[in-house]
Amino acid sequence: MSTRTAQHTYTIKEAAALTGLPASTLRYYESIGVIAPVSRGASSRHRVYDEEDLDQVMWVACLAATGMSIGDMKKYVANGQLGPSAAREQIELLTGQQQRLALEADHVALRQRYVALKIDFWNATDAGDEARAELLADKARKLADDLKRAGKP
Amino acid sequence: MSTRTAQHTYTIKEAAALTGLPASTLRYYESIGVIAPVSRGASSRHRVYDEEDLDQVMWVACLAATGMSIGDMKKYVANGQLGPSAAREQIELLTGQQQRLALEADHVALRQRYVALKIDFWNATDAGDEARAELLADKARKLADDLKRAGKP
DNA sequence: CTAGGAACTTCAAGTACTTGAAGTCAAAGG
DNA sequence: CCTTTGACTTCAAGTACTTGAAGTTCCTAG
Repeated sequence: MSTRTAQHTYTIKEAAALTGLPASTLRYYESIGVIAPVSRGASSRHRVYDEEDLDQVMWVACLAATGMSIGDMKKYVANGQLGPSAAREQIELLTGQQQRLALEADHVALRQRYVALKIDFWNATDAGDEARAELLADKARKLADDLKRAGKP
Repeated sequence: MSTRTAQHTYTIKEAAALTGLPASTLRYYESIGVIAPVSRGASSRHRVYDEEDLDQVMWVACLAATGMSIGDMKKYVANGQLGPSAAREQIELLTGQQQRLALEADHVALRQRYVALKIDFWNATDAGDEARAELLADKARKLADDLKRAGKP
């Protein structure tokens, strides 16, 4: 029995809705070769996405969501098509991504502390508590000092 | 204006870390007039941010984070909406920023889990453990769904 | 069948940064 | 004192989309 039964197809708008990427980005990714050329309608020139296309686009959407660059996405997709033999390079790419994310997490935590301190500061100012406002302003300055020192061991 | 002397100053790197905008973006915003020219060091030509500058940059960072366009931010500045303002307004703006940062922290954590899982997957593939690879691929797929949902609200 | 509108197409230009090159300045080590 | 290291500077070019214009094509309704 053939597994190649008539599959469902999708318009670019449907593909966009299902993957979360705008249609313009789908066309752009195809134009620069991040995703393979999508087949077109017999009479029209409209893109027609099959299930396989959609899987590929979904995969690329996930990579883009991790903040991966276009260049790395191209490599990653190329390696994926080459099979498990490229596991080493996949691990390298992802380890780099892991390090970027760890840094990003640290930076977000720092900003959270700063913003929390600033909110306290303005609350104290609003309440006319000059002493507390001054104390919190000083803490914010010290946070910046820690930041300066953090870069060097 | 405060009669307090501006005791503490910040480098562009510190201002970037505290507001979450890259140093390159700070320079860019200044060059196109979204933020006022920042004073420079006496001998060096390096930018020196005081507390007031930092509050202003923080405000712009909040506006940018809400998705406001450059053009609208410029208008906002031109209308005198930006600058020394009431405490309550600052608190409102910063509370919004706090909520966005909490979301951002969640998203980064989710991405970290996704990438870690993918690394495990490729390690399993590299080691020839197909059963584990398939298990991890399935887990990653489920996590990718969460990741896709997280990017939207 | 045919008119109208929504949705698709390409391509060029615009947006909002980002990166790289080349140079300046300033504290730290020899 | 000198040199190296590194953070900062400007400016031009690059990146990753996004939008707009102008022209098909699909679909639905009269």
